[in-house]
Amino acid sequence: MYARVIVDVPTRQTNQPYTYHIPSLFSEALVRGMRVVVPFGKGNRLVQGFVIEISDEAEQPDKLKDIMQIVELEPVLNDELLELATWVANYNFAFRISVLQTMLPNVMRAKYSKVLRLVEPEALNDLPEVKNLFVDRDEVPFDAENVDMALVPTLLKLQKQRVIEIGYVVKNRAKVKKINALKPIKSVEFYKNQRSQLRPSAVKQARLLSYLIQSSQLFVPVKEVIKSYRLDYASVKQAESKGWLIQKPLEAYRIPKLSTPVKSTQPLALNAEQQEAYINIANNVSQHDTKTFLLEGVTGSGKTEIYLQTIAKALTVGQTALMLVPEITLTPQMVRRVKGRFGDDVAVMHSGLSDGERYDEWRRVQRSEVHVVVGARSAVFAPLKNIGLIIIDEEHESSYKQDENPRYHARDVAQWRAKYHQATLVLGSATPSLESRARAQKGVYQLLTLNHRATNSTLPETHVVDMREAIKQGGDDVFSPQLLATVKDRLAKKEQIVLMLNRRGYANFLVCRECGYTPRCVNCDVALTVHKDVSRLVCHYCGYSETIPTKCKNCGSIRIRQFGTGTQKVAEQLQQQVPQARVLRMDVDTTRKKGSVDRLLTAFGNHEADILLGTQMIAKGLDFANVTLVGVLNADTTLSLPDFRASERTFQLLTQVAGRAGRGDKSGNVIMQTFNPDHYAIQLARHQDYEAFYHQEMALRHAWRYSPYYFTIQIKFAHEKVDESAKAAYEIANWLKDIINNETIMLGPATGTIPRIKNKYYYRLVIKYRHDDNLMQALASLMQKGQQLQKQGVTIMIDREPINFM
DNA sequence: AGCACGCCGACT
DNA sequence: GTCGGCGTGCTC
Repeated sequence: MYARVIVDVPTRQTNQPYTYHIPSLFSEALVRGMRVVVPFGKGNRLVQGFVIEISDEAEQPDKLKDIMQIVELEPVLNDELLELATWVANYNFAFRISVLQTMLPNVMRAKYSKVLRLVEPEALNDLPEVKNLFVDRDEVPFDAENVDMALVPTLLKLQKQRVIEIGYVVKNRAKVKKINALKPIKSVEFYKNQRSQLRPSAVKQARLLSYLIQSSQLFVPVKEVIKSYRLDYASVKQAESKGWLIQKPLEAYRIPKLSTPVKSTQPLALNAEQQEAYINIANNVSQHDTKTFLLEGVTGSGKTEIYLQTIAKALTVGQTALMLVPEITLTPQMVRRVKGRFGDDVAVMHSGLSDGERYDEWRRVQRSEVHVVVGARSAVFAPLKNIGLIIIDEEHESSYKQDENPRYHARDVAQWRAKYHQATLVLGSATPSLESRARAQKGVYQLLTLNHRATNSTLPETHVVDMREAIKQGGDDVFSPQLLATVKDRLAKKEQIVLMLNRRGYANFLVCRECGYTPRCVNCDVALTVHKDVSRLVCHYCGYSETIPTKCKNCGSIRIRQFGTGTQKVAEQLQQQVPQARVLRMDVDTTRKKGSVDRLLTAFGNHEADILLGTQMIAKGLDFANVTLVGVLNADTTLSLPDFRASERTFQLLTQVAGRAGRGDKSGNVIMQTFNPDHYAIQLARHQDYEAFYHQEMALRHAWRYSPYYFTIQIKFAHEKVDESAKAAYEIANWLKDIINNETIMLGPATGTIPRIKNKYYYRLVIKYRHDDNLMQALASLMQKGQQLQKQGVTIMIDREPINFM
């Protein structure tokens, strides 16, 4: 028997299955979807691989190597996911191994290391340095920590002489958590008898016996028994040695917990609009029909309740449901709502979990122990079987597109899985992406709209403040007099305020007031960002950092000052302007620790603070009835991004954040400060007029031949030398020029928006096309081995429907 | 990726 | 005449 294996070597040349012989020892156990360890390459180093197929024939059977080990007894990927992996890899021009890895929790990724083994100890007598490595052991880890790298040539020589050998170790980091459990093994009579004979002072033994008498005869965690019967480990251990009970380690799940317990909830009554949307989706779920709905509902229109009730519908017809939420750590409120409705039947999957928690949640899904999965982007690969419903909340969010390899879009993957399972796909948003909205317009998706807020609260009244005027009137560049006055008014009324600082495309950097010099990263062509908390200048692209200089490096002037505004600085200013206000800051710095988002939001919900000041992350999903004012300090910074979606992003962000106001009984206000008060994205966000924005933006996209009228592909080239990178870009561009059809448009080659990142120079090519099979084939061939167009050393990255144009 | 082979310049 | 520099090519 032979197995086709995708090996863990992510390169173009190895992006194909390799055939291995299955030793008879494994032939019974091995099935497709399992992970194995195989020897690979001349040195027979060991790598992990995925078995994608098993067959009884092979081309040159006598030349094949043996599979060394099976990693686990159960396959980790089923047929659906194996098929999906192939599709995702091809569709996104990614390596198959990278996609297979993405489908599994991080801990299941193999770690590789090497060891030195001593074969002939006597031969080392003249080589004390080498001999010293092996003091009373014959195997040492072969890495920089244990072995002086100057010894490497000697060691390689010794390897050739077979005095030592180099071994390969494949480590599996996935650990199953075990907890001790106990079970009675004697009769009730026996225990009663024992209890009657106890010394009166043996209270713990007596309590333990009472437990054993009424026990369910099953294994129960020792910790629980100790807690509820006020025992200690010593008493349990003693009982075990007396033969009263047995102990055994039991597999336990690490289930992520929220900061406060989840309250169970019942379905809410739906209003007429919600009911209409619910019936459409629910009927489709019962019919097992592949169909996509676009649920377009203004902020606060009760989309979540529809999600929950349609999930319940899927469960009642015996199917499972998958719900995707953008960057779920940012919305513990959402997790709370889903867990509140479906309790333990929910698995949560997102980056905020520990490795162990993520692994365990994955296993609960894999073993079909839960029927509902809520998670961020990568949860779209959750091993749910029999899916009836997939929901993508805030479908327009760019975080659904992975910005590194494999560059898949969760929406595309969801579409594929919905088709496979004949499931219903629901895309929900207050501000759908133009792509989805256009498909709904064409009838590819069914459009369901919610025009009213569920609680009958009205949409907030919105004002746009022209910062140019505000500054003329004596305001500073952070707070206009209008905003400050309204903040003070709300504080007086004991109402709460959300302030958003739009940080995208905007950072705090140093500028010399004398000569204009700005400290830049030594590896990348970007200005360094000031991080006051660690008193350093940090590069946001590569992580390089240096101390904050007191003098300008260029002219020596001491007038080197910070430019731009961070939440820290705004918080300080806020404290000066309104000292009575209690301010909560929410940004990457204050939310780095696990569970801190949940804690911050819970505190704000309990009115432990008056003002929530944060970055983009506060725009989504927050639902606080007492918030009556939302201020956007700089509405327009996202407009200046070098991206054709800049207006769309700005509109969506502003509409979302404005929706945080007036969700309770009290009406809300929104104040947007901007230097571009007349821009259509700002004006239309002010009126929460999605339809008008859609039509205006579509006209522009049509004129400029961008998505959704044209598809986009970006090819990036990176090399340490500018010339090499440029040369590769021009060669590929010339090659493609003759292949693509005449409707296809190629832009560039041009340098990246940031020409140098991590000491690599970037060139890029943007291709806009409608239908172009030749182009697709050409790009696919770039992924194949033997494609001679690329110079070695030049990294080529193909990005389908790129989100970031960098 | 990572390993070996092979072809050239600098040394015992 | 050999050692080791790194460019090139292959891995079932």
